[in-house]
Amino acid sequence: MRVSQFFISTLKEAPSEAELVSHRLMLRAGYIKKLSSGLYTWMPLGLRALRKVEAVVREEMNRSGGIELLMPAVQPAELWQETGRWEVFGPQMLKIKDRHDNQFCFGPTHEEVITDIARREVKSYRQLPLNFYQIQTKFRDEVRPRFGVMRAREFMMKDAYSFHANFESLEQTYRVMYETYSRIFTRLGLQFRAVAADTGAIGGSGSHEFHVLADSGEDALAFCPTSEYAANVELAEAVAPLAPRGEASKPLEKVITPGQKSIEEIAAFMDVQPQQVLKTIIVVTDREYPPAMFASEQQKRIQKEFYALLLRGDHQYNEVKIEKILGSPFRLASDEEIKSVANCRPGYIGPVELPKIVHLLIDRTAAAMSNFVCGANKDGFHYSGGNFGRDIRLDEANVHDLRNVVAGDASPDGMGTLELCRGIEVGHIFQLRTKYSEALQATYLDENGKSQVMEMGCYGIGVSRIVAAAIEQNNDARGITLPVAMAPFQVAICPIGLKKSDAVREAAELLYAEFSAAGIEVLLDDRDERPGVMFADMELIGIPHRIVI
RNA sequence: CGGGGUGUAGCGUAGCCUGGUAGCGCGCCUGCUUUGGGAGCAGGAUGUCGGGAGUUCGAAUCUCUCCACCCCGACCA
Repeated sequence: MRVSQFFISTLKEAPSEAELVSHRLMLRAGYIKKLSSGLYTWMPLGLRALRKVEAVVREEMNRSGGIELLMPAVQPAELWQETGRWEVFGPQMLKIKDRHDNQFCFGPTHEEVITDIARREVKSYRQLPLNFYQIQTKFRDEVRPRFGVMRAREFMMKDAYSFHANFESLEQTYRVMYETYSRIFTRLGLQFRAVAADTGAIGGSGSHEFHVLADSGEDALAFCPTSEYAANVELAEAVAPLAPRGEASKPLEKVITPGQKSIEEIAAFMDVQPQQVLKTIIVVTDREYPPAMFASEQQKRIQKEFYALLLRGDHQYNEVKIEKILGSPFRLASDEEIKSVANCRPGYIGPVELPKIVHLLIDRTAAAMSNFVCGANKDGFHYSGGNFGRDIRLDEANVHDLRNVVAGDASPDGMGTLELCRGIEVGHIFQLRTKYSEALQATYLDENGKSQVMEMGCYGIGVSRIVAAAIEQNNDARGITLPVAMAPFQVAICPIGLKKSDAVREAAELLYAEFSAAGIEVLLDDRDERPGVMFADMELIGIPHRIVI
């Protein structure tokens, strides 16, 4: 390609809207152009990088038995109503109406459509297993789009869906996809890590995420350097401490602690470590009562349930884990609600003599604490010498894993201690089992002529996100330094004094022709610019090799 | 959605406090010179100062309101 016949649009200064290095560089290099929040045009250079990622993904998917198809981006509401996800997906789904007033959505994912294909096409176990995939635009109305194409509302995704006659077959394809994903990210030159993950809104059982490692990543990952264990912090288990709870050696004493509200403040005031302070957080579930299936609109009542989370002072609660324990979403109690159940302001809440309507949920590590400091449910007062059993009822049924793991925690596999790092989620694989095939009645006839529900898996890769994540990992002071596999061109030819010297022009043209003939993607800078301009541009846009004539 | 912030030419910004209808750098156009690290000189074009309303003789500047965008949080694959 000749620059004169291509389109390069670089900026010396990054638009002020961009904070993240990959976002700034993608804008400066003219890879992308913003249309609106979370909506981006892929400019010619960026599109070439995007297509490189697509090509690697496609090649490896095909090699692993994937079969490519292309489903509509727009999907009818009826299909989503069959699985109940029309309501469940919520405001993240962009809903639209056609001229006949029929409801559609712009697909955020394609389980419904592909399962509809499978139930119509697959009749016999002889046709299974199948693994369909597509590379296509998705739309999710993100609460907060950010970092350019890293978290966009419209983005490019590779989504694959597999169908099986039994769980063993699903497990096998799942393993194949795990290997395939590892190969894809390796080929793309990314530093990545696969971790056990929560299944989120997609549902199902087993699940792994693939993360590109980056300090700016939105996910926290826990891994054990001395074993294979790795998990998203959302999921990583905080195991119970081995040491038994200490003796209740100190008496329970009420202490005046005016103005000491945070854990740090109270620890400093009492001259103890935050680890010796018990943190109490009141949360609320707003469950519908009676359950929706028995209730008419008028009958519905919201029933509030209060829970007190007891954690060691230096630990953070884990929302995903708690939601699983409670079986429903929850929120932090308001100051008024706290006043109503604990009779104090936040900062002074404690489990001693807390009214029975507040259910205690005790973290495993907190349950092993003794002689701790905690709130006294009276503004300006704490207790010291708090102890479970003696001062606070401790029912083993209320002890759970409530917290995020921290660096230094024991690995759940018992083979070392955990470390933390951050990552950008670029791939996610799930064992869906029969969640969708059952709802949509995707069945086949087995060897005995008996109708069976198909087992399913699904496997996603954020194709457009990979480009941003790769740049986040591959950049220097001068610009983008993508690996050859992803760079928009492999070689740049920069002739100096192109219009002045026949020798320079001929040499440039000869090399350009030879590279092109050899199938190497070459960019000839025939703008007759000064060398500094050419060098700066080529370095910014990330061409890995350069020949200067 | 809660909190914070920003909107002035394609990009980066000054001017706003203290009202007198816009300035700078880069980029862009023309010409000449220049050609191994974002050139020099000369000339030139580009602004509904985010939108609307108000105050005022007069608003980029003050007031109200709406909108867009960014950051943090909540949420999310």
